[in-house]
Amino acid sequence: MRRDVFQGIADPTRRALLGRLTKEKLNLTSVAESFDISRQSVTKHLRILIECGLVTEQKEGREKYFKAQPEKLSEVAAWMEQYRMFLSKSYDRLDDYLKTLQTKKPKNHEQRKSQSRNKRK
Amino acid sequence: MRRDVFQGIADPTRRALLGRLTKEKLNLTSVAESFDISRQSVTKHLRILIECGLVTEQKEGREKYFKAQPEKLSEVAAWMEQYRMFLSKSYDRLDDYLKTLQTKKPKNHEQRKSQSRNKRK
DNA sequence: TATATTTGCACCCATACGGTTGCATTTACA
DNA sequence: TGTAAATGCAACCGTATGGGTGCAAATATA
Repeated sequence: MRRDVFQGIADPTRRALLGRLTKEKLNLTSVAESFDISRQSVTKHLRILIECGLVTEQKEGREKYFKAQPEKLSEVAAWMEQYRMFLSKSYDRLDDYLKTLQTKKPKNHEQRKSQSRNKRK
Repeated sequence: MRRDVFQGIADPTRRALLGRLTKEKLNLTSVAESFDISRQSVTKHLRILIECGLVTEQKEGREKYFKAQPEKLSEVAAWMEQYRMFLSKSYDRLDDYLKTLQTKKPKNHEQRKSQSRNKRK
């Protein structure tokens, strides 16, 4: 079974998961509550992300925490290098925009274990 | 059926197709001969690439020519921007490179019809 | 210790993927 | 006009995806 980074980011839910787990390390139920799919489904997506190296897991007591390894995306960046001359202006503009934000580091904000048990519904 | 650029590049064969069709415009049989899978399989991959905008087709007589639209990859580049601070040096160089180009438009270079019917074997 | 929380395990389901083969259709060309 | 080449169409196959449910096991906590 092929399991590379390109396949990891192929699914929109997984891209969202990656975004979420880049901002903060979360345990399974916490992250599952942010998404409209079942915990089991989240587990499967996470497994794929782990298998392709975009996420790592770490057990703490009975909980299992997940966090992103966004450096792995450099494989995608490397592949895209060959197409750099085709990338558009909009890309440059976005790039400039993001440059203004560059000082803010992705801090893991407040919640840790606290809430995370506010079931929706 | 989800059909975006991320899914387009998820498969290694499709990435290879994209590379091939970026270098030159080719008709179906020509491109199929470069790959170790059947013509039908190539057709299916091309259909996916077309549906997500990474390739365009153009009929000429009884032949159908395909060429890449690598500019579409800027959607991927845009998404990756948010992870720029995690990417390695090489990617930053890409970024610098792009900045120097800001005026140049992505031009489609030389080869057009010429070869493309040189059967191997 | 009893109970609640978190995760894991084992299925189930429909559909998409990646590949194939066989045959039909269209179009050049000798 | 007949034949060969290029493509299209349809069906099939095994496995992966993306989703679900139910229940067991492990571990906190009242």
